[in-house]
Amino acid sequence: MASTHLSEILNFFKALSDESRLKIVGAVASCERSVDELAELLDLRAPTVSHHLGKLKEVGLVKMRQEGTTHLYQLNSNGLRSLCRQVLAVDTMEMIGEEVASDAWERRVLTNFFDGDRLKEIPASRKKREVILKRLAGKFQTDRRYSEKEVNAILSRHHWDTATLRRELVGARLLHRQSGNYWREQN
Amino acid sequence: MASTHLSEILNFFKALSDESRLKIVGAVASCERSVDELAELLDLRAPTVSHHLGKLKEVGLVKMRQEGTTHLYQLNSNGLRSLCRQVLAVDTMEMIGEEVASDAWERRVLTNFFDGDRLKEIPASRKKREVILKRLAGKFQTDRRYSEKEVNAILSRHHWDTATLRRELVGARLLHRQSGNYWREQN
DNA sequence: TATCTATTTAGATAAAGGTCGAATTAGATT
DNA sequence: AATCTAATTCGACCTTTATCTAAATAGATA
Repeated sequence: MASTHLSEILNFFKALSDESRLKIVGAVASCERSVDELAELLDLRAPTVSHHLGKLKEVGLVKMRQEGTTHLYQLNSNGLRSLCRQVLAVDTMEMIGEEVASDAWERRVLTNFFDGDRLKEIPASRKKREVILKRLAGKFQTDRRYSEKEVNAILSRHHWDTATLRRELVGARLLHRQSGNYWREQN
Repeated sequence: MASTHLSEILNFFKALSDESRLKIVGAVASCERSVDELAELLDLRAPTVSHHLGKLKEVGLVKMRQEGTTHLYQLNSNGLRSLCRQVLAVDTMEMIGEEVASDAWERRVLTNFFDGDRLKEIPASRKKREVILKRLAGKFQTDRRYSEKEVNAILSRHHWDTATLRRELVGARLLHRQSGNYWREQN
């Protein structure tokens, strides 16, 4: 879902879509400023400014330099430039469009092959099969290991052919197996 | 407050800072789409999509073409390009920074010369005087006319020398006078 | 060590804004 | 005219998030 291009661009826009944050970016564009200075400049309390600076730092729009107890913030021009360039790129929006279309397609596959939690049949097409396998993999937690019996128990809730599903899940590297134990790695 | 550069740029970022809207922009980047298509593509209801398209149209990011009862939306590449270029411009952020600094300065002037609603003295400096005159002008509504007596009544709440203030307000074109009546134009 | 100042973290509150269902409008079709 | 479909408007709900105060942390100074 939260595809690479989309979420990266989105975070960039979210970071700059608040009046206070945009003002902060403007204020640190030409010279470095302390949190206190910024609070005075924007007529806000220090915790608020700190909060915003945290978000801006997260997306790499500002950089910080510490001097004693005061933190000097400054615009990261390179970050802004590279992010803007990426957005400006003609392809970027089209790529997002493709991601959206692909998400919609996967959703359609899921509704076609699932009836509630029940898998109507295992798709023959590899691409479609991968989609439903990904969904099934989501039924497993990432922080524990499962015995084969447990794996079968979970899969049987969705389809009778647990053996095939189990084999396919491992083949697609959505589930991993070692010495009779299965586990799912996050993402 | 809501200065030109800042609010324009801010609206642009606000428009693109929502996942659904960013997806919509991506979806209409390569071909035109109807509201229904977009709703299906994004797994949202039509009213929601319509709402988002309205916002995108407002900032000039998409254009619409009607065919029968269906509205075909498409990315306005020129709008995106020009907005991006503006953001990318080196000066833009620095300009916003100047606006912020100027706002802060005005705020300081106001707190220095006002004690609550009471004007301590009329500043000698033209720039500072303009700041407090702008504040005083805000005490008048834009949708009605005032007699000189009424103007004095309002001004006297803030300073004894209503005659000077009245004259200065007209001189600064913050209040207008014609045949004994005064009024304020919006903005 | 104790205190002071700058910043951050945590928790609470309130405003902003995304989403939906229901109702309305507008164009097309029978 | 009556109906049907696509889109928008409206009102309500609910999540997100910007802001604040109070408390905690960290570095500097006496």
